[in-house]
Amino acid sequence: MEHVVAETPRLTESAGAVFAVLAQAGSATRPQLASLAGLSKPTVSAAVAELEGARLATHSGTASGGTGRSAAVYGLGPASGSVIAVDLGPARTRVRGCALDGTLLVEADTPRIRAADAVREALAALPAGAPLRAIVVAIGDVTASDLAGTGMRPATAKAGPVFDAVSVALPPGVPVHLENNVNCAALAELHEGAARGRRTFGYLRIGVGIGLGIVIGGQVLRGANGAAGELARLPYPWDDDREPRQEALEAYVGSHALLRRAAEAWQDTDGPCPRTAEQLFALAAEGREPARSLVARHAADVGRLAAAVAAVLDPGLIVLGGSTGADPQLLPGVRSELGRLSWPTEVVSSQIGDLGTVVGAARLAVAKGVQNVTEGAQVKD
Amino acid sequence: MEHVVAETPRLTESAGAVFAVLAQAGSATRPQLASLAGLSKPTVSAAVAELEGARLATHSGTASGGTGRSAAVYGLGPASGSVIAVDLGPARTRVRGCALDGTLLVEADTPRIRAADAVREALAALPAGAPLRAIVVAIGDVTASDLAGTGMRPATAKAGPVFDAVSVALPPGVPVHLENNVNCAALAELHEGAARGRRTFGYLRIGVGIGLGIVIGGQVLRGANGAAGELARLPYPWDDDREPRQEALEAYVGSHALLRRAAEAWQDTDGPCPRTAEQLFALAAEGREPARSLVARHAADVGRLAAAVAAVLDPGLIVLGGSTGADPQLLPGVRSELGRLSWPTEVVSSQIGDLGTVVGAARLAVAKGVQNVTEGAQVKD
DNA sequence: TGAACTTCGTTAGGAAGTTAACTAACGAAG
DNA sequence: CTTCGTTAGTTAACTTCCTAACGAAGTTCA
Repeated sequence: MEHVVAETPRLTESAGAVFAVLAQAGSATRPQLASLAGLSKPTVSAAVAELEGARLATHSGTASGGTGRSAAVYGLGPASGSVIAVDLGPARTRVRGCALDGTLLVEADTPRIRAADAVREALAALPAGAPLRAIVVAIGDVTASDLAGTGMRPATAKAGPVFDAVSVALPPGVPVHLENNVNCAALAELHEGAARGRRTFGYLRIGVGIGLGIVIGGQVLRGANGAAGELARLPYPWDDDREPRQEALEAYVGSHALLRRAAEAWQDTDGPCPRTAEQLFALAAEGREPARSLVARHAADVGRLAAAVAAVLDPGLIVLGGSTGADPQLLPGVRSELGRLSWPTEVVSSQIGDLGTVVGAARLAVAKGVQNVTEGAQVKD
Repeated sequence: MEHVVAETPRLTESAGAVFAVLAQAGSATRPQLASLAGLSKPTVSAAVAELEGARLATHSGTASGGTGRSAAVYGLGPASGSVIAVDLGPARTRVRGCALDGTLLVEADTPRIRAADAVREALAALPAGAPLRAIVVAIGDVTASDLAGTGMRPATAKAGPVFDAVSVALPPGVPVHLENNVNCAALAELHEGAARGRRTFGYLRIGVGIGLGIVIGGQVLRGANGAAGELARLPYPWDDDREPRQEALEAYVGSHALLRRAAEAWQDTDGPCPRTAEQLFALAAEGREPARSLVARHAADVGRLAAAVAAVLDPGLIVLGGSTGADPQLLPGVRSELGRLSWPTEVVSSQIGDLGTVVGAARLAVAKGVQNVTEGAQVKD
């Protein structure tokens, strides 16, 4: 099956703006488009005619709601095409294909070993004949900057092999964008999670590793090395008479440390030691010791991490996610430690969970795809 | 003396763009303006005519450089007006009045007690008849958000009284913008200091207090509470078995701590103990112990601070400033500790020094003033 | 000194978008 | 069933800016 790469005729500026707004809204009437795009009625009429001609928009019904003449409703047309997002997680690979209005077309969730096949299957299941406009791959690593020429971006050492294994399944000629998985999850929280309506916030993920996704003015902050939010490199331990060691913080506040402490605590008791973070949190929810105090202590640690973030960024909102971070039991402890140390900052738990990374990657892919349409050519980022 | 507030007739969009470009360049020919503003020659001609009519631009000579017809050179006209910047420092108050092209019109540097008088004198010395278009006041405190109505912003507790003492000298009806002094100094480094040409960097100031000015994409990051970069609230000390205390870091890495440690070290030696940071750095520059090792240790501390910043922001460049931070002797130590702990980040010393805050505040005021002209009305931020 | 060249600035025509006013379609009230 | 208010969509005149071409004013070189 062939995925044709956009030979869309160059759109006028207003048609591009209208398309972007239509993609965001999913479907809309001309007056709605005019108001959303900040254009006049005649201009929108012309733009819609242009989009219909290019099969980028189609008349999909009429809105007969209130008083007055009923308006024609438009939606995305068949030529608008689709995008695909891949989350290369440590254990599982998740794939999502979406239309440019964000509607889900294909979904897959497989063990990592089947990643390339899953991508191929997803590509085959997308509507043929319409262009594939963007590919976003989320990885658990710092993402390097653009490689000149191809438009693809190589992963650094940590996630390089995984990415290479999947990249053979990607169709040539379509722009590929690599993005950090925590950044993707932050975008998911921004658009359909706990940070909806915000412009600036931090998404703090605590699992085996720790990471921060920073959103400022609706944009992900990537940093000069693509390493913004890589909190593992915060100086730790840090005191008058102690030397910080590299990446020591992750070993101390990550979920491994939590389970290690649990194992130590359970040595002095009888009863089975919890083997996963979920088991530990379940015991703590019942008020059992030593689970409760271990969780309380973890909350204080997370609160300190959040305080470090607030001291630098003052984001106003921190969303907690990750295997040990997302549990609402942490909230009181995190809030009190953060409040004690730093600036007034709202703290809430993630609303999306494990799917956050694919969902956010798909959001990013949709944005790139829309850009691809409105700017006529392939987007370089 | 009356400072008339802009009753500038509303400019067309292109004339506004040309004015902004002309203010930035100071003076320019029409072809230069066309290229800088991204407009065509006829449009620039029309815009310049409009600006000349409003006395916002004047013909200031001809450029007879190379081959071909010589172009007319234009500069800002008398109606473009001026702005004023005030740095309310802990000991001294600095005032600068500037034209909208950034040229210095008035300058003052007085003890804090004379602040209000100095502001009044500076206002009196500005060209009469032309509008005063913006006032920026830099203070050593977190700046709260806009007070509705007046357009003025109150300081919080720390710098409130100082600001109130000066605000009585400010003419009514002119938009006042309060800004953190470290943020101002960062802007100075961005425009005419060590960060020229950058879009993103951090300005780390180490003096009695510690602070960070964050510039992302050419814009200062202020944060939800105006507290972005208030590093004093980084958790410290931070270790498995220690409780961070609020603002403990400032007491440990600020210049007071450095001098306290010097006093302790000199107890065991004869010779006079250095009483200021400058004296200590001078001794270290000669290679004298214990000054040398005290400075080396300070450098490592600053490097850890820089590492904390790099772990969150990955800014690519950190400029060191402040009474103990700006000394180039620190650079090797800071670079090695930062390199050991965190991401590849350039580290350089401030190129501006004590005047940074006023200079940056003046830059900000000029930007606000230009906005005031191009957007016709008073700017709300 | 004058021809050739180069750059400045203006004039003329056209593209794109706005406002304003008009026509078309629909629901509700008399 | 007509009439009125409301909202959708179109037409027309005007604004703004661009491109293209041309005249004007310099410089360089024979």
